[in-house]
Amino acid sequence: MDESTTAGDRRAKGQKDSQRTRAQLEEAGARLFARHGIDGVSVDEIAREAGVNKAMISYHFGGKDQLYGAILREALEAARAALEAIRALDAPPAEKLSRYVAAFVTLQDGRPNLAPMLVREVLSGGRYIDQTNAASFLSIFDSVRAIIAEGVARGEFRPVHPLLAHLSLVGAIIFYFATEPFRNRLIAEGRLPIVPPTPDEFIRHMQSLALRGLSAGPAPDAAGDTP
Amino acid sequence: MDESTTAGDRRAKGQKDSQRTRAQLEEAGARLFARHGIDGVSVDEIAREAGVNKAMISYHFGGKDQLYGAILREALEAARAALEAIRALDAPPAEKLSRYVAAFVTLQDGRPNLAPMLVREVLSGGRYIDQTNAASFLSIFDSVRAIIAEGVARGEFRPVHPLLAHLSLVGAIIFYFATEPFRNRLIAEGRLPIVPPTPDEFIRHMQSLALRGLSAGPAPDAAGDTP
DNA sequence: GTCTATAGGCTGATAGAC
DNA sequence: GTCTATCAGCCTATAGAC
Repeated sequence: MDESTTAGDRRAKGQKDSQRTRAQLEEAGARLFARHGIDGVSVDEIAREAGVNKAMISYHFGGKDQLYGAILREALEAARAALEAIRALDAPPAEKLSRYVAAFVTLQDGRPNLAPMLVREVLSGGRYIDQTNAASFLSIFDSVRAIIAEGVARGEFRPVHPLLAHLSLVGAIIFYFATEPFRNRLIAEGRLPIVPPTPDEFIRHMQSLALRGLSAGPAPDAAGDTP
Repeated sequence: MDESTTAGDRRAKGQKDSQRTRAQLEEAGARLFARHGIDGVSVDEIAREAGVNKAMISYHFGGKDQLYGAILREALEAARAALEAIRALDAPPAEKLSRYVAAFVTLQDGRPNLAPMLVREVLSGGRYIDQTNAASFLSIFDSVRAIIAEGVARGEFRPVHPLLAHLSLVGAIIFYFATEPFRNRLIAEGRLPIVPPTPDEFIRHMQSLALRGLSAGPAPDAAGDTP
């Protein structure tokens, strides 16, 4: 066996060892934090999963909390950028809304750990939402609100509370992705006797739900006035 | 000071000390587990918050995990009962759906910790969803699915995947309640410059979103076919 | 930059007094 | 039933060798 080249072969070309170590810690950390929360993961687990010595967490990030903070900040920033791009599009509100919903799929494909981490953050009262990432976080909210406000102002959407519209759409989408692993487990175990929908089907469903639910016009004649 | 009656005065009438201790541990546990997750709370904190000695957790429940399990099981069972009652109503699907949505408010009023605990459970892949409570858990899902399937079969709802419809409605509702504390914090800090909606407003919003979004009939003419 | 060894604190559980 | 005292194990962080 040629042991002398093993370490070099494992390395991605053009990437320094330290960068590789950092990246592996971030990847393993994101996956574990999403699944178990920051309190449910030990630095030993992260290091083992990353294939790296645990002292590297303190060396490169300053500790477990700061590793978590770095992962969260970077993911939030990516989400902010993607969603603000949609908001800035020159298109009618209804199309922007559809694109906005679709953008979450792309985001989820690239960063499957963001949705669960965000949900955990919000559940914990935003323990790690501080000055450095509050702006990204609020911007996500602001992008939908702006689209909806524009649609309402143009008379294309019925007048809705922007926070309520935001919550019902983004809440459902984030919840869908955050709970995907558990759903798939139930389906695999045969306890949910149903054909698993693809993320794409879900997004189309959310798009039509949003457009039908928010568009101006008379409500369907049904029992909307339940006591 | 009349020390001889102090302990007796603190007791709820007709409730044994041991029942009181159990109830206080369950109350404090539910609140803390909802907020911080099972891994984010120590038995010392639970005992302190409950005003009870920490050895009582092992004595009455067998340990921290079993305290958590007992709290979760009991809350899930209450949710199951409330939602199955709606499902069994003799009413048109659209009205059942509205009542179903409204039932979550009642549930949330009585057990504000259920929604966050449920979300955390699902995020963790259902770590504590076992034989004893899986049935309650799945029944919650089954109740919506039955209502929607009935509406689709009657031609009152457009044909939708029952799981997608379930996720978009229940997901949004659970998410709304689970994130309420954080939202109120942001509003109180002035970082969300918006009038906080009441749970009632949210429910009315979800009812009309569900009815408009699911009812049979043509889609509004808008950009639903985004690439 | 990486690794080993270790310090020092906190965790959950329980034996035994009352 | 309740409380105090205590234990063994795990936790994060780091000093120091390489």
